[in-house]
Amino acid sequence: MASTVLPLHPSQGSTCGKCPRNELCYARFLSYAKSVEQLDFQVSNRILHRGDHVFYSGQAFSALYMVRSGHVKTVMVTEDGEEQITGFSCPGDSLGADGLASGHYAVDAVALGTASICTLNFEHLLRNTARKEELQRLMLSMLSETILNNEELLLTLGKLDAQQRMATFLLKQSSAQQRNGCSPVSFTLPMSRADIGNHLNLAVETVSRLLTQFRQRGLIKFNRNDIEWLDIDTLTDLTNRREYATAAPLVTNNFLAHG
Amino acid sequence: MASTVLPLHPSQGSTCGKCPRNELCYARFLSYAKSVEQLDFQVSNRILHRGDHVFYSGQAFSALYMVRSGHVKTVMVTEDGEEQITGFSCPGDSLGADGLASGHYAVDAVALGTASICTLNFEHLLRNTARKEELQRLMLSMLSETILNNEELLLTLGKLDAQQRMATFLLKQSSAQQRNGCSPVSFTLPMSRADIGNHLNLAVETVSRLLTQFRQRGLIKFNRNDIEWLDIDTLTDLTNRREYATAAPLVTNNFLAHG
DNA sequence: CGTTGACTTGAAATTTGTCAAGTTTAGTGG
DNA sequence: CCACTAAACTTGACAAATTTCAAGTCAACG
Repeated sequence: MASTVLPLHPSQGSTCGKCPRNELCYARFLSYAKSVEQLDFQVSNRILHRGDHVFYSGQAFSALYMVRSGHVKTVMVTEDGEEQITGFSCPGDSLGADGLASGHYAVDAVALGTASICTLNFEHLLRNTARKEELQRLMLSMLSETILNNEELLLTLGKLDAQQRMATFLLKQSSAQQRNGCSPVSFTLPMSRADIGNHLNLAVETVSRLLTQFRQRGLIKFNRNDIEWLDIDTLTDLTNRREYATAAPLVTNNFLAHG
Repeated sequence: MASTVLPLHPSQGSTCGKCPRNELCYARFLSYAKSVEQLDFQVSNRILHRGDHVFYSGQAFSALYMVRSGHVKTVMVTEDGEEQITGFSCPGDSLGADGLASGHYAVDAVALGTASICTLNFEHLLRNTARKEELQRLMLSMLSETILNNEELLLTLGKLDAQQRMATFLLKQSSAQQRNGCSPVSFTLPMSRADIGNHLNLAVETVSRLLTQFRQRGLIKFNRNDIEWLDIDTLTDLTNRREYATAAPLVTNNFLAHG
């Protein structure tokens, strides 16, 4: 329950060039950088635990953040206290850009488990980027990627039904794993069913039912939050094609009754 | 039906400092700029008409855009051709930032009517901003604002019911009008009912019913797309409080039955 | 003055949410 | 190491908001 913003293991002044996981952060943005050497951000790093905040909604903006390891959720809150998870971040993802324009972060960023977070002081960053076009491109690219992610989420939530959203979500987690050098068919979901439901605008019960249904159809194997295997091809099909013929009796799977 | 990307009335090389409507663009971002003079973007300007594209999804990224007058919708398309309107842009809003990271615009940007659009060539912009910290802040602020807008939309779509979404939408249009120096209670909706429904994830019929209901309740006066008046206070109430007890049956909250 | 597209309105249908109850898991302390 | 508790998850039955379907109206335009 206890949360904190204070650095637990601060390591001031280290540079990304020396970070053993720097390709992770750089890889996403290298199309705009001529070489990794040019992108030597000065960062401080801290370790957070489950429930700790990277930053709070409303807090004064001072830095951008990168997830180095672990997972973070970003949560926006309505006036009457309802929460909406706008995204899950994994290693290599940036955080905090929504606070830049207004000067205050717009969401809570909360660690889902133990996580290592790098802090990029904004003023410091600006001074350094002022003479390095490559760094500028990288910064802008970070924000642009966030915009793209949110637009894709809007499309997912707006045009897909519950089943398609769930399949899309699983595939997204899968490819995030792969991008970070892990198996795309075997990994652990870092968030609860409730978090998934909140994020996808589905009731927890619906999430549970869909996962069970996918398992019964042989599309995934899992135990609690440990995904042991997923049928990427079939799940991909699900995200596109709309299930044809819902009508008449035939609901969901009458072919079983007939066989 | 005919659409074009070609500039119809190109005016190369004019500067924002000479634009009669520059406060419109600057006002949103001035918190980061010490003076307007420092923000003299070089832009070209073109006039679009209803249905014309500012840019297409998939097109190579080359510039950011600002809406100088008129209105634009941004549309993302699923693999099977379903469209999702991710936002409506009005004068002072920026467009195209989602294309920066990938190098290709992710949405279609389509004029809802006659519109004047300013083009900020990205490479040109980068060269200019490289030595001006204020310009950098402005650029980043533009992207940050887009991120914030999308997150707020995710919250609206995720946590509010149809009525609340509609009220939120009307108020957003109203304050956009006000921000641009027009009356917040008397203006024309630049988009169709279908567009509103698509944007809010509601069927056209639902949009129509809600507008009718609002009119019957005396919350708005309108004729076709011309809003003649809206009760901002009551609509604001609607966006927050969940309607308790909609009808006779009065399910959902039993404490009333006991009282 | 007819045609077309946009909008409105009513009735039925359906997906998904809500409620309620049960089960499993993880953590805690004796 | 086991019992206990709380939390997370699952499952079933039912309810409700919104969509879909089906007409019908209105307004602009040629």
